[in-house]
Amino acid sequence: MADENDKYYVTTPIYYVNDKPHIGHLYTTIAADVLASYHRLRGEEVLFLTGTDENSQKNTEAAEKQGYEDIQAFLDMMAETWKKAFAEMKITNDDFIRTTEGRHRKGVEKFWAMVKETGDIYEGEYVGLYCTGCEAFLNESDLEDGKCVMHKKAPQELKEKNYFFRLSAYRERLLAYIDENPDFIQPLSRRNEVRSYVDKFMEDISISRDVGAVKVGIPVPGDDTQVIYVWFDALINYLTGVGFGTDDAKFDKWWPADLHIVGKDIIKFHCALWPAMLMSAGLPLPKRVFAHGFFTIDGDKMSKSLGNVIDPLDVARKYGRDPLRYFLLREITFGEDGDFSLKRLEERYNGELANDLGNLLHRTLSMTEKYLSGEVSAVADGSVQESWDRYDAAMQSADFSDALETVWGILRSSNKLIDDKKPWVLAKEGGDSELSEVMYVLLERLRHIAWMLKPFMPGVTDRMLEQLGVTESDKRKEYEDRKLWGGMIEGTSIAKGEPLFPRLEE
RNA sequence: CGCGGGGUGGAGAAGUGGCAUCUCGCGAGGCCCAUAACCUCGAGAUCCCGGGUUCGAAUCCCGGCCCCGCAACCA
Repeated sequence: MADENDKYYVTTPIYYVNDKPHIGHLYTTIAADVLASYHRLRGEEVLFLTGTDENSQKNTEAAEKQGYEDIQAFLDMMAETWKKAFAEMKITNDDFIRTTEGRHRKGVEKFWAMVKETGDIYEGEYVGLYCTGCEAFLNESDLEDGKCVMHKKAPQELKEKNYFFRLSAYRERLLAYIDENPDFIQPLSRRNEVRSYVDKFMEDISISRDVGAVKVGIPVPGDDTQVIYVWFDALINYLTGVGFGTDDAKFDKWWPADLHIVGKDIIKFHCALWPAMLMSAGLPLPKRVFAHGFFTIDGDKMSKSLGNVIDPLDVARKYGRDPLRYFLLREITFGEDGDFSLKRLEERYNGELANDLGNLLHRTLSMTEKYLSGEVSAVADGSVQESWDRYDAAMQSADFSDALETVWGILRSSNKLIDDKKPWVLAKEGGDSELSEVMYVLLERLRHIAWMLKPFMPGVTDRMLEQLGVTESDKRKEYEDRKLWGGMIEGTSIAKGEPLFPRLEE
């Protein structure tokens, strides 16, 4: 039985496959990837799950628009597109769940039965206003001039037999849970938002649809005329992705999830409906839900009509995968809204990656070659413990900006150190011992920097470690040991290579 | 009273009770190891406005003003 702290289960939302992934989808996925990598480096056993939400009318509409007779063929094709995109971005998800898979369906059926057993599913006639944009029935408060305020579109009046989930029965328990677990919903502003929703607006919801109306979906067990509502179905992926309904041992090992990363738009589903569903089924709740913000593109909202939707693969091909990953997490405070612009990306690339980081590595290695025959000198005093403490704290709370700021603090002070000590003068004037001390400190700091940046820029940091001549034994070390000062070993040959980040010119 | 984000030096941001911070840009200087990279100093902010709480407010409270996102695509 593994210690609780030795496992880390992180998820992204599952994505609709009505189109290929855009930069926003990658943003979410990259954030999860960075955390997954970080926890793997710590030596924890990690399960990073992502996937696709396929039982949705939106997908059906997209299939029809593209002339697909066979919806499943369309879904298969699109799911493949998503997998390929993630693979090209070197996303390290351990599994990829599709809600049209058998394992998911089995788990959903089991889950439905558990909730039904509790008595939280009841049959009713729904007469309501359904907005296809929201994929949800609307309340009076969602309407303005008879139209959905979100989608500015008149909802359809639907009258049908539906199954309902007794969501309102969980109001008090949800409020208590939110109050007793201050870290459950992050950032704080979202927690307040959800709390207010649960307290004032949350009502029972319909969790099935007439089978004729939607064409896709998992049939309600025991009632072929109804299929399970897409959200009720989709949320369960977090369980079925770790074996719920198909592999009990696996499920017991991984659930509850340590973290669900979601966009701010779906926070209510994840922080109200989902925990209530789990309470009803008698399952533990996820430990944390973190909602990130949205970003505009050059100040405008992302939209196809404006033609500013960015294909992350294009950006990655032009600037590199790692710089894109770095930029997304450095530029925008995680949890806040932000803006994405290629101009800013180029500025950060040149200013931070090429000048601060790349050039520091390069000049340090050059001096090591020039003054010390390309070999690491004897261990000299130094410490980066405080930086590690701050870095770890930031990573644990998904504060990527602060983690990176910490690293850049070391970079700047190292560039400064070179200027203060002037190794080229020491070399000329025979200050050998001081020279080797300075050079050791620089190389060793760079080793730490490489390890800190590893989750963010996995490819480039490998090259960095290689150039530094970091040994295999360092790579095999336990996380805590790797953080200790003195990992660079005297006499090791460095292997200066081409600059990591060639400057972007004009 | 539909929901949410925001207003901090020229630009972009951080900071949520205690000396207003960082990056870019600008000006001056230094260095010559390095990717025309690096370092230092400087100029530049009524922290949107008006009240209030407090020994102390960018930060908390009340009241305003303004900007942005929320049709479809859409994290």
